[in-house]
Amino acid sequence: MSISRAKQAPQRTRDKLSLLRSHPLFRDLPGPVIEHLGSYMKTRRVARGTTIFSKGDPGTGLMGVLAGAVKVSVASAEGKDIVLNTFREGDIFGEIALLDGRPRTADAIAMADCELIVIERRDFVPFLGSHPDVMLKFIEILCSRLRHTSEQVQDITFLNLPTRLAKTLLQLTAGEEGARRKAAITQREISQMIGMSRESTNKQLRAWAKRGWIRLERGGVGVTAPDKLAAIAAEGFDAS
Amino acid sequence: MSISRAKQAPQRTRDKLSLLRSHPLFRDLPGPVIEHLGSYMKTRRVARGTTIFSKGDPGTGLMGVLAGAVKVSVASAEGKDIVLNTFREGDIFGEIALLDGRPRTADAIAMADCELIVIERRDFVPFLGSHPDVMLKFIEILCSRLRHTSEQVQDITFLNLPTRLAKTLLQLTAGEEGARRKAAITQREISQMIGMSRESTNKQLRAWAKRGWIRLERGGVGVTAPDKLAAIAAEGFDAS
DNA sequence: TTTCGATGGTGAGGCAGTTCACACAGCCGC
DNA sequence: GCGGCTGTGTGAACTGCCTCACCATCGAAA
Repeated sequence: MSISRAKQAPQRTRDKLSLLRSHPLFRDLPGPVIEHLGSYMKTRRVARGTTIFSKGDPGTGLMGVLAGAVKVSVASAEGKDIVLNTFREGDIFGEIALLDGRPRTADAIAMADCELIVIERRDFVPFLGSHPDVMLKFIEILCSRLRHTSEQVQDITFLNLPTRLAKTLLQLTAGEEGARRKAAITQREISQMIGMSRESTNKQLRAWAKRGWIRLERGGVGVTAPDKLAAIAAEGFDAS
Repeated sequence: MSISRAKQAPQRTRDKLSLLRSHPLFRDLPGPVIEHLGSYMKTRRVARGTTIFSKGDPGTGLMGVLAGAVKVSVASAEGKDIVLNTFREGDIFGEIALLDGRPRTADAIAMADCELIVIERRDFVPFLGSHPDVMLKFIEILCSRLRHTSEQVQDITFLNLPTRLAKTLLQLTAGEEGARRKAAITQREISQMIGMSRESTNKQLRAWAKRGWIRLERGGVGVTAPDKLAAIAAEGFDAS
C-alpha cells in the first residue's frame, strides 16, 4: 500500500489524438482538423527531474501532459524555489509564451516520468488565427489561470502556514476518496508550493501525522482525515 | 509644488471615442465599427473612494479609465486589504469577468475622482465573436496580466520590505522624470500594494526621507534619488 | 467653530517562521 | 555491498515584521 513514485515507465494510457479529441480545447473541432493538428505534434518522453524548459527560453510552443506530472516554478537568486502551478494528465501548459511569443518566465520540471506532446508556435499560431472558437477556449484558460494566480497571491498574504498547507494537501489529493486519498510528492515540493521553508512544513506535517490526520511516507502523503484539514483551511487557524 | 490629490473634478482630457481610436485594442478597427462600439458605451463619473464593483458581483462588463486611477483589491476576513493591480488613464480593466462571465473576484475602487467608460457584456461578447483580431488583443492583455501577477507572487515570496517598496515606488513614479517624479497615493495604499503593514511601510519611507532619497507629503511621495532606490530594488537589500 | 474621520508617525513587545546545524534513513549506481 | 545522494526529522537561536497602543495633524463636514 505504498505510494508509487512513478519510477517505472509511464503507462501510455492515451495517445496524442485521443488527448486532442477528448480535450475541451479541441473537442468540438471536426475530425479532419484534429488530424491536421495531430500531424504538427511531437511527443517527448522525459524522466523525473528533467527540465522541460527554462526561464528565459524563447517560448517555442504549447505543451500537453499525456502521462506524468509537471511543475512550473521559479528560482530566486538565493536558490529558493517557488512552484507557480502544477499540471497532470490531460492538462495543457506553456500557453502564455505560445500566445504572446515572449520568453518563458518560469521553469517547467517533470515531477514524475512524463510523456508530453509539443506543438510548435510557428505551426500553431496560423491555425489559431483561422479558428476563433479555439481562441475563445484559450481565453477561458487564461482567465482561469489568472484567477488561480490571484488566489495564490491572496493565500500567501492572508493565510498562515497550517492553513495554506491544509488547503494544498486537499487540492493535491482531490479526486480520490477514502483510503486512496494520497499524493506522490516530496515535502520539499510541498514547501515550495506553499512558499514556506522545508523545515517548517515538515514540522506541521509531523504534528498532523501524530494526530492521525495524515500518513507520511518517503516521497508521499496520504490524507486520512480530510474533514479536519478542511476545517483548518476554512477557519484560518488550527482550532483542534 | 504640492502633490495634487485630484479632489477637483477630473479634466476630461479625452472623450470615449478618442479613447477607442487611440487604444491599442481598437486602433486598427475601421471607423464605423468604432462608432458602433461607441454607441454601446456608457460613461460613469465616480468620486475618490467609490466602490466601482465588488467581489462576488456578476461581471457585467468591461471598464476603461478616461481620467483618474483605479485600484483592484481584495479584503481578508480580518479586514486586511491587498491591492492586486492599479489602472490609470487609458487602461482597461475588468476584462476577466467580461470574458469568462464568472463573478468578479476582487473589488475595484476609485483612487481618485474618475471618469470611466463601461461596455456591457451582452453588447460586447457578440462583437468579440465577429472580431477575432480583437480577441487576439485580449489574449495579449491576459498574458501580460498573468505575467504581472506571477511577478507579484515572486516578489512577495522572495523579496523583503525595502526591496518591494523601492520597486513599487519606482513603478508608481515611472514615466515622469526629474523633480516631477512623484505619485499621489496614501501610505496605507502603498502598504497594501506591497503586502506589508502600514506601520512598517511608514518606517521605511521615513528612513529614506531622512536620507533625502524621497520626499513625503500628506497623500503623496516624491522620488528624488531613483538611482538609490533602483539599487535597492536590484540588490535585494538596503546596501547604502 | 467644533467635531470627526482619515492620514501619518513612533516605540515596545511578541511571535511565526527562518536559518543553521546536525542526524538518520532509504535508494541508486557502481 | 559500499559510497553518496536524496528525502526526512529536529532543536536552538535569531529576526523581520506585525500588533498594539498611542499621539499629532489635516481637511471636510456639521
